[in-house]
Amino acid sequence: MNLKQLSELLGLSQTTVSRALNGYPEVNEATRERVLRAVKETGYRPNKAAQRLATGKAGSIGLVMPTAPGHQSDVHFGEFLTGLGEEAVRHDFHFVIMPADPDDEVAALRRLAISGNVDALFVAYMRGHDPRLAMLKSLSMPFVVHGRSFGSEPDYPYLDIDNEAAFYDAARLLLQLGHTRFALMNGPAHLDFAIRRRNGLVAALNERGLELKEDCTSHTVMSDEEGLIAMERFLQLAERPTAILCSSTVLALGAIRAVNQAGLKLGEDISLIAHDDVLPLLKPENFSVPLTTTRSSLRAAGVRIAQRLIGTVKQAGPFPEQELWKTELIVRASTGPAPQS
Amino acid sequence: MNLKQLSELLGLSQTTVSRALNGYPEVNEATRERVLRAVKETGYRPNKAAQRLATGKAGSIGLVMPTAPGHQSDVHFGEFLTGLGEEAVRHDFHFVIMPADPDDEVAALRRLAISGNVDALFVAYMRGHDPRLAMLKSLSMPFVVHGRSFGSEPDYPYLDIDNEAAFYDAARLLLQLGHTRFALMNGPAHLDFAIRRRNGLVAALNERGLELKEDCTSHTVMSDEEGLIAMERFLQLAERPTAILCSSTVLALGAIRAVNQAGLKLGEDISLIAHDDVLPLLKPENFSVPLTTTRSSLRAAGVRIAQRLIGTVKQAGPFPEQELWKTELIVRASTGPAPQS
DNA sequence: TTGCTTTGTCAAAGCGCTTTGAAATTTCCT
DNA sequence: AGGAAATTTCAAAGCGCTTTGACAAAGCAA
Repeated sequence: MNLKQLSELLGLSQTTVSRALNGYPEVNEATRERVLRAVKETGYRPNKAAQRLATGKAGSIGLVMPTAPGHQSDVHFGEFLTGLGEEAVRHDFHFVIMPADPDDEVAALRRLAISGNVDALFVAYMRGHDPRLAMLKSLSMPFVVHGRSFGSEPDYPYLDIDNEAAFYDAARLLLQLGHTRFALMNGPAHLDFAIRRRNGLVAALNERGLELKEDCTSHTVMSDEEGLIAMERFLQLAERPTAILCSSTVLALGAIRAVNQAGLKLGEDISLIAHDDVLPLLKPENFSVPLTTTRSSLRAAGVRIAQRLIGTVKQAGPFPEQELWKTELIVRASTGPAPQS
Repeated sequence: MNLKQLSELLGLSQTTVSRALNGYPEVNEATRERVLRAVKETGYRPNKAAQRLATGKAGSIGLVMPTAPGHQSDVHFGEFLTGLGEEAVRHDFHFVIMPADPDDEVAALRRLAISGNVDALFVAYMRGHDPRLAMLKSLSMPFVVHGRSFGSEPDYPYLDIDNEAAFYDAARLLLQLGHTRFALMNGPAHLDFAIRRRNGLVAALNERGLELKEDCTSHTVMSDEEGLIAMERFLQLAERPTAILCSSTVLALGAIRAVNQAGLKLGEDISLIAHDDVLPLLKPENFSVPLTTTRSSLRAAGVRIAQRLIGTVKQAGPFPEQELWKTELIVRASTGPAPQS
């Protein structure tokens, strides 16, 4: 059933039917009623591809999903997507997800943009100096990035959390508890958030005349395995760190396994603060020793970004172009005074 | 840059350029070279919506993502999606994800199908008697379901794991270890896999003249919280079960927390077997007491389903219409002889 | 040379929708 | 009743692509 058939059935022109459906004023209410009834009876739905071709609007948000045979699936991605979805469903928007090799992200994003399949783009996993930014700006398609990038004016629409402040505050807490030997268990070194978190920690340390040692820093994919490995390495150091900052509860999961295996007590021998993206599976309060965290909901960020994106597409703006969310520092049992030794 | 502009630039007709691009034989090799070079220089990409309109093919797989404000994000969904993506990227396919309220799944699926945005559909979270099946069959669009449904001939394309055998075998193992008091911690009661797993367990028990008691059965969403709650309830029973079958490692996570809190020892006081979807975050060997599991990779299922779906769309078939994967029963430390009491 | 096939190219139709500009109809005022 | 204004409907163009059927050009045999 297409528009032509429907209009023939009704004895109206395609124009009138189309207008009746799209809420244009220049159509008799009685006629509109009739059309709407016919639509309900026949189950007619406009072909989206045709609609897209004619209007240029698709009702969809595009995003690139990093993937590869060896590439481990990322809970953070799923959680964020849930947030996007929660908002999208309210506006009858959908997503076009283009899976792409992480090395191919710029090209994949361009393909997606000029495919004509999407109205707006969402970009995550921002790098320190992200090559996608220049491309996005040149594209004349609405977009929002999650995170930020160094190296250019922040004149693009983003939503980010204040990573620097989060880790600065976390470090301050540990300093106040008397810790002096710090370690950082971070995400991949090229990612923007990792750089900022590191900066936050370093700033807090420097204020006290302390330094973050190279061998007390790990930059890895945020899996529990990597957390375990990194922590095992830290624990073997001559000057064992007593205060750990951890970029994800996922890393913390592995790290804590290592602490337990070494027969050490979390919150006594080792204090740990992790960043909590509020993953339903990894509630910090459910850890055997509840985790002190810096918290910011990834899902909430997804909802907000979808709001902005959809709002822009529907011209319902204006939305603030830049948003920087503060994180909460929530103290639980995984932090305690530095051990005397 | 569109086809018209490109062809004018080359002094060729749109026909020839289109044919050159799509590998048709009736175009001079020299001309094709020239076209390809121009494409590279101009960065021309065909508009997908137009392509879709003209060919009826979109190069995309549609799926419905269940979501709602209260709805907890599901790691299983993300893991499966990663599998789909891994295969899709090889064929330059993408996904159209329609978020929808779980109550609205039939309608959402229909909207997606007739939107003209997708070539094939994927459907998961099969119910015991799934209303979507009839609709899918009437749709004349390729689809594959993950799981199965009762109530009709299995004459539709599916990929499922042998849930019944998995839990039958798991129960047999526990029976051999002398257990007689069983409990089942299952997924939502209306879902097909939950029904089959229960059947498997019940069958094994019945062979020994045992029964699965009502108060030793829990059907819930598969979150760790629900696992905790269910296990707490089991532990308070007068006739405490000693053998637990658990439909997901996520549920097991909460269940084990409850066991620990009760001061009981996993693998001694309580034996537990969980179904393992091979989630990177919840490796059974990383549990404090490594988990005995029935294993089948969700991601691998995603890859396989994408293969079949894309193969069908590209007419590269024939693919087997029905696949039933066996699970592996892997014994670790969470199972042991029934305690003497 | 003529006639026939093969090769390379093109103009035009069509996919299903929206939107423009004009035509037909009704309503209102004098 | 006559004419202007407002309302309702329509035919046709266009979005960017593929594909059909036709047409030159070239190759070959007789």
